Amino acid sequence: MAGKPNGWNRIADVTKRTRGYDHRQVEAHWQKVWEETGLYRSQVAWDRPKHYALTMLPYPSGDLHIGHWYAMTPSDARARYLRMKGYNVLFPMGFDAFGLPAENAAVQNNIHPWKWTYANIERMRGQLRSMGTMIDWEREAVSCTPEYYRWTEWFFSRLHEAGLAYRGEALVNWSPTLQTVLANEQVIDGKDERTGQPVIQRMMEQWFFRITDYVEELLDFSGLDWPEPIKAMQTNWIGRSPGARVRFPVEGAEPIEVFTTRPDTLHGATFMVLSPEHPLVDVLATSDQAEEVRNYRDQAARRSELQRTDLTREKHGVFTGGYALNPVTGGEIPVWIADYVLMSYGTGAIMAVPGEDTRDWEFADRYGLPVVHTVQPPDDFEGKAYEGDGPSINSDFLDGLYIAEAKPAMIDWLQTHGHGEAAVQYRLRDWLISRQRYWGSPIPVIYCQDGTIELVSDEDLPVELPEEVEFKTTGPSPLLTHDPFLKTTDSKGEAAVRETDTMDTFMCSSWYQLRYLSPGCDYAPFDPEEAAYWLPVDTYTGGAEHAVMHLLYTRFFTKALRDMGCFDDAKQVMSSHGRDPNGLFDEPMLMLRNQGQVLGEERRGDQVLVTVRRQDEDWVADSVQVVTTGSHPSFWEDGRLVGELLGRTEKVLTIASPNDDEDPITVRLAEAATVDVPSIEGTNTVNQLRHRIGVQRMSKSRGNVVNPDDLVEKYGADTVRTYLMFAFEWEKGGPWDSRGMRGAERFIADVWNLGRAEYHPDMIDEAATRALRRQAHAAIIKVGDDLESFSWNTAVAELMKLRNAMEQAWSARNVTSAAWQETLQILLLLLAPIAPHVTEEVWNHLGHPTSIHLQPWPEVDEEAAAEELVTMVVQVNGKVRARIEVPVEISSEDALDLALNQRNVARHVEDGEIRRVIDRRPKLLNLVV
RNA sequence: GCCCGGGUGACGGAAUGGUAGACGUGGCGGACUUAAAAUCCGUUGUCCUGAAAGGGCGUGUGGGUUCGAGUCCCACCCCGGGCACCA
Repeated sequence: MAGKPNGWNRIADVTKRTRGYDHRQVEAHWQKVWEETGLYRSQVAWDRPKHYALTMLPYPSGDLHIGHWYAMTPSDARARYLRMKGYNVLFPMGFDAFGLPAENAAVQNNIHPWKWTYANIERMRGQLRSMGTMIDWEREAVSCTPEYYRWTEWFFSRLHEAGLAYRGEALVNWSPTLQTVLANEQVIDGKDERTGQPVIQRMMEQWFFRITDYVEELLDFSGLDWPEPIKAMQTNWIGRSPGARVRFPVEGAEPIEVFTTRPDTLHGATFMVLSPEHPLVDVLATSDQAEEVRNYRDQAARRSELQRTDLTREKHGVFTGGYALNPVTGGEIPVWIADYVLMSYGTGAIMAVPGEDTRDWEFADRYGLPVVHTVQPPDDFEGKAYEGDGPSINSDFLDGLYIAEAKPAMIDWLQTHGHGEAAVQYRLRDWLISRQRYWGSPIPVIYCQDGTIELVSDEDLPVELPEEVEFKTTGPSPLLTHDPFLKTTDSKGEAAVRETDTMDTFMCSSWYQLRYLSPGCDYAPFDPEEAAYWLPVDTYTGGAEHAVMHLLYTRFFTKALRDMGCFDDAKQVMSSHGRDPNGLFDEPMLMLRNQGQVLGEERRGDQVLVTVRRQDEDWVADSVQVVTTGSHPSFWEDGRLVGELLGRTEKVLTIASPNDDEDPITVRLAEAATVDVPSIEGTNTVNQLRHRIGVQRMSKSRGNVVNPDDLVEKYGADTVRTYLMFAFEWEKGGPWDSRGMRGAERFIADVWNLGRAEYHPDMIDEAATRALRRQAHAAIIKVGDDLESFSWNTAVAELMKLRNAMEQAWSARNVTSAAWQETLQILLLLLAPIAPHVTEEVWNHLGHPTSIHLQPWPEVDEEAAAEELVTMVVQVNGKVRARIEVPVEISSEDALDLALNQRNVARHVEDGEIRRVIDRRPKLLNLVV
């Protein structure tokens, strides 16, 4: 070997480096073995600690995308790690299989939703298997099966009996596009959150769940280890405002009730504003104002919610002609209507305090209504309405009190005089669960001829969806016209009709974590024996986009189930095993973590050479040619333009200006323009030009989607898993980087090579041996901590470091065989949760008879992990001047001596005297001169 | 407007108040090869004309606390997300 470069005697035969590891064969082989041996079956075992790890179940859209991998593989790795740590781990999977896309597919492709959904599930099961997860498939649950939705219906019945499900008329969000109503949570800025299509407000009779009964408990997150932003978003959504209800007497009519968060400003209430839809408007409107009021009302009704809540719109309204009495001043104040007051919040009426409220001030200013300040603004205050704190003025008995004292004082006064009382207002409304669609769980209700409502009896559940229905156009639900489904009889044997609405699919996903425990259970939604052992979910992972939908609903659901006694049997079983059930059924998931989003990769556009000429105001191109960047730097002169193609729509090109700070240049292609793309043979068209794709969400239309199946085929699941765990800060996500994949690929190949390499030491160096062992044992701690705390990227980094150390030891051949073997085993065991296939393969190759995934997490040898030598940093006045290798237990004197003997330290010290020594041995010494 | 996150090399990202940039990608130089790919070795914040030694400057901006600040405090700027005529 002498004379050969150092690299030559690196691991075995270098040409085998990637050729040797056949991920296709290895991964398929072990997936088969694991399945055949039931490696990932999880069974109740009361003598072992349990861990229920869950990731949000996917919608069976047809293909697993990279986001699923990003969400699931780290959870899988963590579940595997906990298993090695001695936990009995449950890691189930299923499908959230009801929902509109299946119906749309039915219309478009003339295929029954059931078939479409099932084909997709089949496909996705295969894709999930290719990940190499430890999913226990015996626990799979699919929400669109009658075995599943039987119990979704059953829960509806329980909720109805408990008074938590009711039918009510309300202004609801109707989507003309989807032909169904939607919950408030599914509407963002007046548009459907999934399709972005506008929704309109409609009065309709619908089914609701009384989630508002649980507001206060839903605001309490104590005992939950959830991300702060999610808690904040839920708190925000619930929108708790403490304040007071105040009644303003009206002559000859019932009083107008308002809600206010500022009862302390009551003396400044100089007028009132009602929502145009307010029932008292007709009573109050005087005959001479009646027409104006009616006109305004009609106008408001025609406006969408979106227009009405447009903040930039000026505030308009009309006077009703009526007056109310300010209960505290006794003064007569005019009552107006305006659409900035919403019927759906509070009482649909407000007391207007222009002195302390900007909105009211704008309104008062516009219509010349009086303003009375009730809070003393600071001297330099120049605004209009003063919303800050200060002593009360013009407020009789409140004068001098600050807001915090004035509020309760006013509430006291209101209560004593019967004009109002303390009240709390919430933004959260009841959960609207009716959907006018076919592909959802039926609502087990029938309407009798006498107008009463009956629940379908439990024995007759499930109410099954009829299969022979036709989907012709996206119109009303086929259930509406399907007589065999529709026509039934009530409990008295009389003819009756079924409810044709189905349930919001969030109902299905509100309890799926329970169904996983015993998906085959046919006498209850879940087996109490299983529930007692596995519940609650210990760690839950998924996207933050479900913050105020799924995550709020499932919390409500769990609390309602608890109060209806659905967990009583499970609690009893739990107690009998000596586990205290107290508090374990209040929340569905104890720990929650959100992954970020994998975005599309940035792609450079082609460098194009364009010949341009001026035509009127525009630039017109006669030829476009793709050139290589190097040979044609960007320039623009003499009718020739070279630059990166930033974008293209039809025949209009956007080309980067050669001067970075100038706007891009827009060029229109002439009809007869020639296009030349040298890399593509034949005649080229504009469609073959590649424009820049920026970092943005992946979508098929943008063409920036990465397909996991292709990646698995090319690199193997282990590499994809490792890359996804390594590449980003998990909770943040980021743009895909196809080159970054190379690092993971090399790492996995290196591990395989290290496992195959036959190590023979040459000159054993005790220090090097100890150093390698130290690093291995330090890694046990580091990787374990990181996996526990969701810091996947640093865990992988630590393992890569260990790989590097082993490669160095290999080429130096200076560590003992025992240390080599020990380190290799540690590397494999620590990597096993992340890359389950390659580690199993090497483990097996090393002659171990049982799976690596049944091994315990390696024990740390504290003595080996302890450092002997450490780099001591010597600072002078806080600046690093030297680094010295010192023994860990160096004495104060020795440390100072060594430090002062450093030439560079001495140089910086000699000008002054050492006033102080900051002694942080053995890591740091700071000399203050 | 209010409430959360977040601003660190070319890029993804590391850093219990104590060596800023771990680990990876990419770049550059070299080895191997007819060549390419793969692989291996070295190098890679920036400035002080090149190298060494040494030093200055560097974690959005400006102040402060501290022997010492990416980290703590104050003010501000920018980016992302949520909420928003919510009374």
